[in-house]
Amino acid sequence: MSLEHRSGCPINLALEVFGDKWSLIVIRDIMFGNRRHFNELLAGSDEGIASNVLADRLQRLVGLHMLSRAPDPSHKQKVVYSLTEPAIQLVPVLAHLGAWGVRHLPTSRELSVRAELLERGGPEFWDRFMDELREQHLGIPRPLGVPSAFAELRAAYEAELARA
Amino acid sequence: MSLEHRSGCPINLALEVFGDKWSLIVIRDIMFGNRRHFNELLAGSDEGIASNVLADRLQRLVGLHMLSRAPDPSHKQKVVYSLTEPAIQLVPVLAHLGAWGVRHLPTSRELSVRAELLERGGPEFWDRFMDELREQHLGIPRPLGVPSAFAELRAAYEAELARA
DNA sequence: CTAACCAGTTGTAATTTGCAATTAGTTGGC
DNA sequence: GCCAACTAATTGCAAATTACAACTGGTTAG
Repeated sequence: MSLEHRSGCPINLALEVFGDKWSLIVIRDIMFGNRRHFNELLAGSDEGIASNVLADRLQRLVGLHMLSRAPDPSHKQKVVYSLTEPAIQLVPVLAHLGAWGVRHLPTSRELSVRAELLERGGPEFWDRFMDELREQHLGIPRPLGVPSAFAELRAAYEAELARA
Repeated sequence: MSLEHRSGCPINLALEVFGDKWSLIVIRDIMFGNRRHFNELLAGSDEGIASNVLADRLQRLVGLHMLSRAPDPSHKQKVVYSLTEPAIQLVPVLAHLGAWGVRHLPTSRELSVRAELLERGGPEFWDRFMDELREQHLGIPRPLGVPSAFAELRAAYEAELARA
């Protein structure tokens, strides 16, 4: 994909991966929305991504080893996209980015709830969530008896929806 | 700048501000490189930003209230760009993003040192650095007797340069 | 059988971005 | 007071990205 880099700066290299309007949106929807199929990502996107842009970003992120792609055993035509370990480790970055957005940009109330919960939860909550992603996406079993961070995020969002 | 947003999601809105290849590079150079003038940002950029792109991003970031622009009293032609409080609060985001980049991308050793120091320092170090940015960019005096985080970052970088 | 679904692809137009050269005004050295 | 270098941009053109709509070859549920 990119054999020549603009510089070896960590922030620059991260921007070479995610420095566009759509890549992180795709990661976000897979990570927090558990959207694993092309159509889920296409139709479920609040931002209305175009099918060719989605196809391009999926292919690109697979090439950069941020996502992996596998046929769906239960449906010969479907393809399942999974987060790789590097992508899972974006959780703290996205948590901080979301928290910053809530503080400084005109976010909608119902979509802010999860970002706020993610921020309040702090590193312990992020670790719990990342273990859950490793289970869902990498097939690595997570510790028994630990409550689901994903369920808490979902519950907070549903509760906020019901309040309105 | 953008009266219509794709969605009210915090991450999406943050991407509408920084979702391109250059905006965060500019912020990074002002924040960590203390580059305050157009030419410093243009010539000092490792990544080689073009002058029209730099001009566009500066204007855009000023419009979005991430930067402020003021004439330089000591030189009638110069303009000084400063971080605003929202931009200063990106420090934890950039710290996490840099740490992620060091871990998962082919960063160069000398440019990684600062990111590693920034990560190891944790929230207390970030707060110290942000207070220093508030002094430099907003004119808010910082607590007396607190050592300079900026100097520590600079020293770590110089030391690594000397080692090679 | 057939209609809906699946992950894309193709074509085209509009928009955005990048690069090189240039600009009008300012400054410092002599 | 002259001139070369500096300053923050701007202009013209090429290239890349994005949006929108239609379409594809195969799959599946009823």
